[in-house]
Amino acid sequence: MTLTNNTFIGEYAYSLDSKGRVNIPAKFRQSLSDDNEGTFVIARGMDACVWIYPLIQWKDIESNLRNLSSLSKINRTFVRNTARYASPSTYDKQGRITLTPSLIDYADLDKDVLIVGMVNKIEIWNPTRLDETDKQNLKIDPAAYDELAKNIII
Amino acid sequence: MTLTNNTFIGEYAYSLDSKGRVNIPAKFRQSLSDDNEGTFVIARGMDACVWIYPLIQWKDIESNLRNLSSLSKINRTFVRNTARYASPSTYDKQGRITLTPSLIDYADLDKDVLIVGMVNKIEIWNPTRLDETDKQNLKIDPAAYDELAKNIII
DNA sequence: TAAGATTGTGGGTAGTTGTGGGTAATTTCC
DNA sequence: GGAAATTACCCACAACTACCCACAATCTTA
Repeated sequence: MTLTNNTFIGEYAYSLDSKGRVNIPAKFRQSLSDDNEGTFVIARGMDACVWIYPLIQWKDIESNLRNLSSLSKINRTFVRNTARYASPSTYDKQGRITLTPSLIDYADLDKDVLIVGMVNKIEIWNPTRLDETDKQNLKIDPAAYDELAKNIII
Repeated sequence: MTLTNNTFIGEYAYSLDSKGRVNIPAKFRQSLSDDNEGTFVIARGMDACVWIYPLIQWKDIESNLRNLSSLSKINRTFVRNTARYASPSTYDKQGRITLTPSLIDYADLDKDVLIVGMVNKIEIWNPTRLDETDKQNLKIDPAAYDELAKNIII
């Protein structure tokens, strides 16, 4: 395993079993640093998918949320929408984590799922939904790509 | 557990029984540090819900309130509204706390309640009220939301 | 190429958790 | 001061979750 710790790339076709468990690809588990204690935090993605963060990555997000005063309505809404659908999940001896029914429903997951490495997090998709999303994204304004190019060298 | 102490995330559909008791989700109880002695402080939320703080978190708030000069009318009102409806509640052997009738009435709670982790505190909602609040919040200025998101990488 | 190790998938079981209700102790009110 | 109402504590059950074991397919290595 030559990549940086807690870094995930690649795509895997796995399955979700009747108890709501998905296997985390072995390569991803190996990339997870020890201080995560084999734990991820699963959450709603911004697209129709599930996001999976390494625990320590989530703790960063969490400490940012903690510093937002609840006197402001925007802050309350933001914290609620972020925290509400998130939950920690430690993988079992077989390397699987359990998804909540709420997230399975949100991402419209069926038996066959697609696991996608997103560098600092992992996404779980219904393959059909990902295809659809891909097609829509082809319509992205080229100007937006130019804007992006300012921020990243590729 | 694996998450930081006194940190609450996730959403749970529980029920309020005829005696005004709600279960605190096991994960939340496990997250509560020992110096809280199994005690929460329940209070009026700023939205139509009940707020539940770990005791030591509430003590922080108390000391902040203490530093607000009563010369200012806003301060007096704020301190009064905050302190007035707050009361400590220790959970029983089954992990339940008892809500006051006044708070149940304020949050319009029925048998089915939604328990939401808000990182440093817990919210208890009537599911219908939360839906309504969610819909209203869609009208939030997107620019303000983007501003927030700039400071938090998710 | 064959044997061994690793990885993905399925299912069974024991312990934990949520919920309802009963009884004793405490408080409130006449 | 005594009765009624309320609160706190205890027990029991059903549903669920986490943990364990087993097997098959794939990859690695000699």
